[in-house]
Amino acid sequence: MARRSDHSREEIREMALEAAERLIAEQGSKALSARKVATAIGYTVGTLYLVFENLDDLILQVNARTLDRLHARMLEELAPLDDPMERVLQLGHSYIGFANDHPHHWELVFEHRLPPGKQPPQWFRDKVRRMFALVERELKPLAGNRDSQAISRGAAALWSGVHGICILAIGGQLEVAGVDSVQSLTRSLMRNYLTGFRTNGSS
Amino acid sequence: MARRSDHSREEIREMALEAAERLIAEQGSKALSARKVATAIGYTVGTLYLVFENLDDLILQVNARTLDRLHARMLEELAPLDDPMERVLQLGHSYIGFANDHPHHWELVFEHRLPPGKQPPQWFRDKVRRMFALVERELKPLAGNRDSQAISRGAAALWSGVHGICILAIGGQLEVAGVDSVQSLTRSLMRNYLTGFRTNGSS
DNA sequence: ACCTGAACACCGTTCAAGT
DNA sequence: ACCTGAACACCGTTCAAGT
Repeated sequence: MARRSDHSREEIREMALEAAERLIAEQGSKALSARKVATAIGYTVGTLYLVFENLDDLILQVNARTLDRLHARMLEELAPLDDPMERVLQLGHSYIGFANDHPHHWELVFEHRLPPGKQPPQWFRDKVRRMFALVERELKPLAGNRDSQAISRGAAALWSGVHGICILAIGGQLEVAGVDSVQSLTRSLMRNYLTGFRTNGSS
Repeated sequence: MARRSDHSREEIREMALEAAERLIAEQGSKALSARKVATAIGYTVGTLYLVFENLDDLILQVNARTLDRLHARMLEELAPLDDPMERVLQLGHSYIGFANDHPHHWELVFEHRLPPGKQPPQWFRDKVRRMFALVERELKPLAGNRDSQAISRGAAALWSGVHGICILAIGGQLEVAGVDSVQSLTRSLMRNYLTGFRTNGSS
């Protein structure tokens, strides 16, 4: 058992988040519990409540780290590309790729619900917004003379579409639909949408 | 307390499902528990296990009823329309409308996860497939000379897109994105996608 | 000051025992 | 035969008590 002052609050926080991430990655979010996390880092469950407000708070912190990693991956895989269309398509592929590589973490970000009436804190909402802004930015060069509201809507539509594919794919509901490959579906969704976006707008 | 043979197995089943639906509708799926359902129908928790395999099974039955209602609503709202494009768009609006009217029930259908490795039973997958087939059928008149695989893919893309909008809207992540109205986003997604679908394909 | 350990009010699931 | 009630192994959260 850990004695007092073995670790700083910050160290305990980091240890707890890593333990939680391991549990989630290996067994899914249903296997996550305050008691398991505490045991995994050699502390009592009470100690977690000195560092986190409650379990929802801990999950929010885990989700923030997941969003950071997702954002970093999107930026990274975008970097080598020049063609505007290719760049937008790559955003979708990166998103799907991440969801596929880390399904449990990805699920938790979008399926975790705070108690009714509670909203995620602003710093968390900003991380979501940042990802959305990335789509908007890459969509702009394809948008011709469409105004910024149209671009926002286009980005939201694209993101929703890719997101929906991820969800249904993870839930196994797309095999039901007889679809061969998730990536080809993503490509089809984005390309067709963008064709319509450009056709119905700029000319 | 209920005495034995007060109700048939079928009656208990129906009472339990209704009680569960009420709990979910009013307080969300997190408030659902076997004990609460049992108490609500005047039986002991053990009794539920004579009628349902376990809590996952009870949830599956609730979800099946939700899918039936969603499907019925889509058919109903489709009936008065003639124009093929309007019909496809209506499917999206019905889907969003249902999710908006019954957010907790709708969420449970797509967020409930069976234990790792377990798949939903065939009869449940068929209910999902049936909804997908509806989209396929309505897409066909717009598909020109595209083959059935392209139509399947188109239906999957459309459904994914609308589904993603629902998820993000329910999670409150679309306000973050600065989108005015969910319905207009849906319309934009579907119209632009369909424009691309027809442009890139039939001609 | 830091952490524990026990308590409280819940869970899902099982099954011997009662009627 | 049908249902109960208690048990088991878990939960999240709190907080007096120990070091």
